[in-house]
Amino acid sequence: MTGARTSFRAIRDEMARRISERQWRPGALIPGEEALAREFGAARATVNRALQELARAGLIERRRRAGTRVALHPVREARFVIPLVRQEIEGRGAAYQYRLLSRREERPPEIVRARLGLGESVPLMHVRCLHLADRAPYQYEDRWINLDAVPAAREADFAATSPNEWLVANAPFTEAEFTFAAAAADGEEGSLLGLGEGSPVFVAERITWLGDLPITLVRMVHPPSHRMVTRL
Amino acid sequence: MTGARTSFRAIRDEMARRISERQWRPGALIPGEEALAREFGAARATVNRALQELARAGLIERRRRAGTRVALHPVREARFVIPLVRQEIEGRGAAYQYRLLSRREERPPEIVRARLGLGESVPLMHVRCLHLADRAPYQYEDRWINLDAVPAAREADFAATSPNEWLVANAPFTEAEFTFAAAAADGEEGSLLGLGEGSPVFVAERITWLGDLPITLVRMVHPPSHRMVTRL
DNA sequence: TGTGCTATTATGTCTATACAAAATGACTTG
DNA sequence: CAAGTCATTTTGTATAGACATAATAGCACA
Repeated sequence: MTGARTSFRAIRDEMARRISERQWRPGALIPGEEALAREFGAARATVNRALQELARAGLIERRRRAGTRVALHPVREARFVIPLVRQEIEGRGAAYQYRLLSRREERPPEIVRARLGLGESVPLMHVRCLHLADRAPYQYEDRWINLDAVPAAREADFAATSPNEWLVANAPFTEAEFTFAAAAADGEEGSLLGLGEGSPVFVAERITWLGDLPITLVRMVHPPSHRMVTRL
Repeated sequence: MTGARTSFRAIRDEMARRISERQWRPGALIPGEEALAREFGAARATVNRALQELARAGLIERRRRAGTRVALHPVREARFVIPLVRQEIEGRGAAYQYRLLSRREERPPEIVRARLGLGESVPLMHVRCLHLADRAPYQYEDRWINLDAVPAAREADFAATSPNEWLVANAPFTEAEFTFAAAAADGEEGSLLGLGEGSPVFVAERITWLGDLPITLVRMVHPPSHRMVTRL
């Protein structure tokens, strides 16, 4: 056997099977860790690890003293990876190109300040650029960078490296919020993406923080042919 | 201190801090588990747990014998929960209403068959319905159900229970694929959602399988005010 | 010179034991 | 009867020690 005195994986999978086959039904209490350890012939710690993974996946809910029960509405969650635009494009076998449109230290509109939770006096850098796949516009990027958090951005050469890549390499973050929505392209977005004004566009927004400190707010606009796909 | 002989959380956070503050730089090898355990005054198992969490989060990469290094491109992934429409609406404090528009056993268009990977002869149920939040259209749902996989759907009362909820309770799945995109509303979608034809709409599509067996394909159309938000 | 074996090393996992923390329910007390 | 207290139960986490496994580097040999 491969290492298997008994693997926590095997135990986890067996328990997942019991749940998916309704041997353990939604809402029901399942045996305690001790009992399971005895049943599987493993240490309690091993069973605990298996149970923790199932709990993290949302299949079960655990509470001290109350025990473990099968989740009533298996709160499933899907994951999607956060790619670099360039990798995303090259991953599709297309040629990547990048064009810097503008880059300026600038007073942000109120709404940007508000979303970043910053005061009036904080200096921000505004960068606009375009990512192309096989010479066709793929994504229009409109970004604000908090220069208090990332002062080095003043010296960054965004003509050579897209702010996306530069920030990944130079400004780590610990928190992020993503928003996805459909919108009508405004005139500028439309013409940059080769669409008419009012065309539907797919908009992804991302705000990142390092601890409490806001790093950057970016709005990424895609033509409607864009699809975000993910598997469970 | 709370329980802290030394918590794996504290160790994890301290190591995350070192990474985000570039004390440990991207690509660099960090000390081995033994050394860290000595440094933090903890058991190796505890350090191991902390490291495993960081690895799962994508901050570090670990390989046997080769050691642990800080990830070059922190390939992060975000998670989003898959809610029931009803919960989604009620969670916002709005009143949920549901309207069945049509429900028929029907020959699907070629594209539906293809996406589900089904042959010509497989019987499918086509259900169309509308979900409302505070009496305003919130989501138009257009669904195909594989009756070979879920024969009970023939008898389901979709006037009383939305297919969404009915399936969650009656048709478990193991695999799912999600697609998100922006599109222009066609005439029918537009009028159902109270929008003009050609308005931008946010479209989410989901296909689910139980093992290899396709269960259902659903297209969920939202007005452009809809936002899908998730945090890392 | 290259190829395959082998020792070494770092991570991966398991066990047994112990104590911590949360939640419950029974019990005590005003 | 209400409110607070405490014992009990179940999960949560830490520890030391052991063995497993992957990957590398170096050595031996053809």
